[in-house]
Amino acid sequence: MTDDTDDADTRRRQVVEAAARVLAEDGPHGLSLRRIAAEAGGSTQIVYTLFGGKPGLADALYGEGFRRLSQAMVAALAVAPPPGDPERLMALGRAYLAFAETEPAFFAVMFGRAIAGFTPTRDTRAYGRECTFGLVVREAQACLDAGTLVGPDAEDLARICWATGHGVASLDAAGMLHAEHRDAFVDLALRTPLVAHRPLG
Amino acid sequence: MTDDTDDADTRRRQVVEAAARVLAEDGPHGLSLRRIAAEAGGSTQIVYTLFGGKPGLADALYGEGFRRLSQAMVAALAVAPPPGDPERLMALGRAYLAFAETEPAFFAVMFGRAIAGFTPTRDTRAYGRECTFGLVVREAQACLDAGTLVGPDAEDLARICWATGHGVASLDAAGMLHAEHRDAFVDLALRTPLVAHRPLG
DNA sequence: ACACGTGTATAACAGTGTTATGACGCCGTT
DNA sequence: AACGGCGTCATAACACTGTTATACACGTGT
Repeated sequence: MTDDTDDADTRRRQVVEAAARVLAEDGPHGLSLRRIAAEAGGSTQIVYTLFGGKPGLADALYGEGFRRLSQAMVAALAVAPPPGDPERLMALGRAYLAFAETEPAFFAVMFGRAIAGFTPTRDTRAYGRECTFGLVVREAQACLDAGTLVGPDAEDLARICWATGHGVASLDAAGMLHAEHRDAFVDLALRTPLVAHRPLG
Repeated sequence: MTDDTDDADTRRRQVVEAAARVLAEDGPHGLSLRRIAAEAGGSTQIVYTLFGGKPGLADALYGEGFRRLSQAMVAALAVAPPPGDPERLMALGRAYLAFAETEPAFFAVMFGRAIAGFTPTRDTRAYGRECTFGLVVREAQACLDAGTLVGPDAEDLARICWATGHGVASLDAAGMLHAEHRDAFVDLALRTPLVAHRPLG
């Protein structure tokens, strides 16, 4: 049998998952190469051979975060009303906020410069935008096509929805929100762009 | 004459300003105690005697960031239409975005976990929320009183406006926005909560 | 069988935050 | 005026970080 568990890509994935575990346990501050190496069962050198250094691993971790976020958003769409219903945009927003709350360390790495001296690669950023923001654009376009929303083009509408959800998530992660009825406020906030662009009558 | 330049508070301010210079020059990653000490003309020990360690200095820097942001927002209000005009909320949002763009390092410290292992104090967070979010609440209340906006209470309305502006600023800082006409989109986004809560007719 | 190349582990390096140590000055007391 | 005590400062050391150089083991092609 072709046992490809020694493949370079496979080992990369293993190290990324080990790093993700460390990240979830100890936060971005505890994400040291020695800790990761211990978790992955090797030496710190492995990070250099597989990723070229810590920034390379951070970039992979950054991409992994977007992969998981995208996965959560797709899962939310699977149990949402059919395309064209603005409730699908609400579902995406709620999934986004849930991810930010359950994976604060990933969220900080992706949007908060949590790993010292790391800036994501242009390509990885483009990938992250594609696999998350792309979902929002698609749903916004469907709503515009169905006439359930009116206004600017799908890209701008999606950007507004994204910014609204991201703003709530980011402020919440920063401990700045303090709304008495959090869930009710989240609904109110996420619905704001939809209210602003609802069809007349 | 009473030369109080040797006051502890004065020295604290000097060190904070030195740290702010280092932060602006080298970013959060370059913010080391030895670098700060050199900039302030002393030893690393000064940070421990004045702030109890790096987290203490980071907390002071965090507060300083909100002080500067609040100052920029107040300055924007000074040249805005009189209270009750929703354009004042637009002015606050634009000042917020301008701050995020001109002081990305401060913005990252305030909202992005950019200093490793630092979490702001409860009190400092409350201060930051007060001197920035408080301004938004006041203007939102004025608009509700004047009838130029209708909808939820001032706090929720202000939270929505804040989240929208912060979301745009944060996504932009993360290199995620990529709107072709940035200024036009910023206007469109900031206006969304106002459109959603405009009076009928 | 032998050279080569690749990946790994070890150890060393510069840098970080932190802490202990010792020296200095300043203030109040006697 | 001299003393003791307190606080502040600079220096040096500690454990830790990312990174790099070195040496070793393994697999492969000839």
